[in-house]
Amino acid sequence: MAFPQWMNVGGMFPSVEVCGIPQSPFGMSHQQALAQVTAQAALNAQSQMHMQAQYQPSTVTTAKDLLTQYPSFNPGEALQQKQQMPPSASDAQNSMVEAAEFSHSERKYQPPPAGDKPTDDGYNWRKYGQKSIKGSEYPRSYYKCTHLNCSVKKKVERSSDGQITEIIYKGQHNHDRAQVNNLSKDGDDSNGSIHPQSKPEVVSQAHAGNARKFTETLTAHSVTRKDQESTKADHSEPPGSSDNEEAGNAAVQDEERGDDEPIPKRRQIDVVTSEVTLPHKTVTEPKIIVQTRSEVDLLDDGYRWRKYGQKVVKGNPHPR
DNA sequence: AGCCTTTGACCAGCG
DNA sequence: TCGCTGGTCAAAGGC
Repeated sequence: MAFPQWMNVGGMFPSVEVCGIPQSPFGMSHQQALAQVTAQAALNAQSQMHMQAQYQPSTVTTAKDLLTQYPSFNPGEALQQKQQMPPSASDAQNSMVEAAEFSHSERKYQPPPAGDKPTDDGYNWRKYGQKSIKGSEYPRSYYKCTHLNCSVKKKVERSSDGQITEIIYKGQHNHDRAQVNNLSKDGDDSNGSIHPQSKPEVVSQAHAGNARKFTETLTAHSVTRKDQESTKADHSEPPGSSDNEEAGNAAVQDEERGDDEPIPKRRQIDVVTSEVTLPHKTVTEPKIIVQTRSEVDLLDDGYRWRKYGQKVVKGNPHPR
C-alpha cells in the first residue's frame, strides 16, 4: 500500500516541498499545498526530534519508511489509517480527504492503551468533550489547544481497538509550539524515540471544494514493526522546513474563507472521510494488511474496556 | 489552586 | 416539525 505524496507532511513523504509553498510534482492545487504545509507545522515537533537523515525529494516514502524515519512512531497506535487522496490536477478544487482505511492485523507491538493524550504534537491540548460515534467503538474526543488565544481544536477518532485512526485539526495555532511544548508535561516527548506512545503524525488536510472550512486531518499509519526495522531510513524531512509562516498564514486565510461559507458539520465530516481511489506510487510495498471492521474484532481484543456511557444507535437494538 | 478529564445536557444542522 | 447525529458546554471530581 502506498502513501500518496500529499501525505508527505513534515517530510515523511519527501516528494513534496514542505518549506515554503510547496510545488507539487503531481499538479497539486494551492489548497493542497497549503494543507501540506500547515499540516507539516503540526508535525514539526515530532519531525524535529527525529529528523536525521537527508531529504530525498524524488522518492515516495512508504509506510515502512515512515517508521524508519520516525522510530518513535508506534504502529500499534495506528492500526487504521485514513488517507487523503492526492487530487488530480483537474479536480484540485474539489480535493477531499481520502479515507482509505486500513489497519494492520500483524500486530507485533502491543499498542499502548488509548490515552487521553492521543498525540504529542508539541502542543498542549485540553479535552473538552467526547462523543460516541456511530459505528465506532471508541468515542471521538475533542481537544482544544490550551494556549492562550489559541482556538485550535482537534478531533481524535479511534478504531475499534483503540488505535488512533484519524485526527482532524481545526484552525491554525497562533503560537509557537516549542514554547508550549517546553512547558508541557509531555515535554519529555521531545525525546520521542524514548516514548513509544509518542507518535508521528501524518497530517493531511480536508479541503473539499464544497467544504471550504479548513481542517487538518491527521492520520496514523499502520505498519508492522518488521517493516519498520527492515527498511532503514531512505528519506527524511529537510530540517527547518517546519513552521512555515507563509503557509500558516495562507492556511488561516483559507480558514477565514471557510468561515464565510461554513459547511454543515456533518457534511464536513463526510468530506473528510470520503473515500477516493489512491494512485499507488510506491517504490517498495509496505506490509500493510487491509482489515475490515468486524464486531468480533471489537470485542475480545485483549484490551481493558471501561464503559463510559451508552447511547442508542440507529439501526441497532442495543445501545452503544 | 489550577488544570484536566469525565460525562450528561444542550444546541444546531440535516433528512 | 421531528428525530438523529455531531459538536460543544459546563458542572463535578480527580490529580
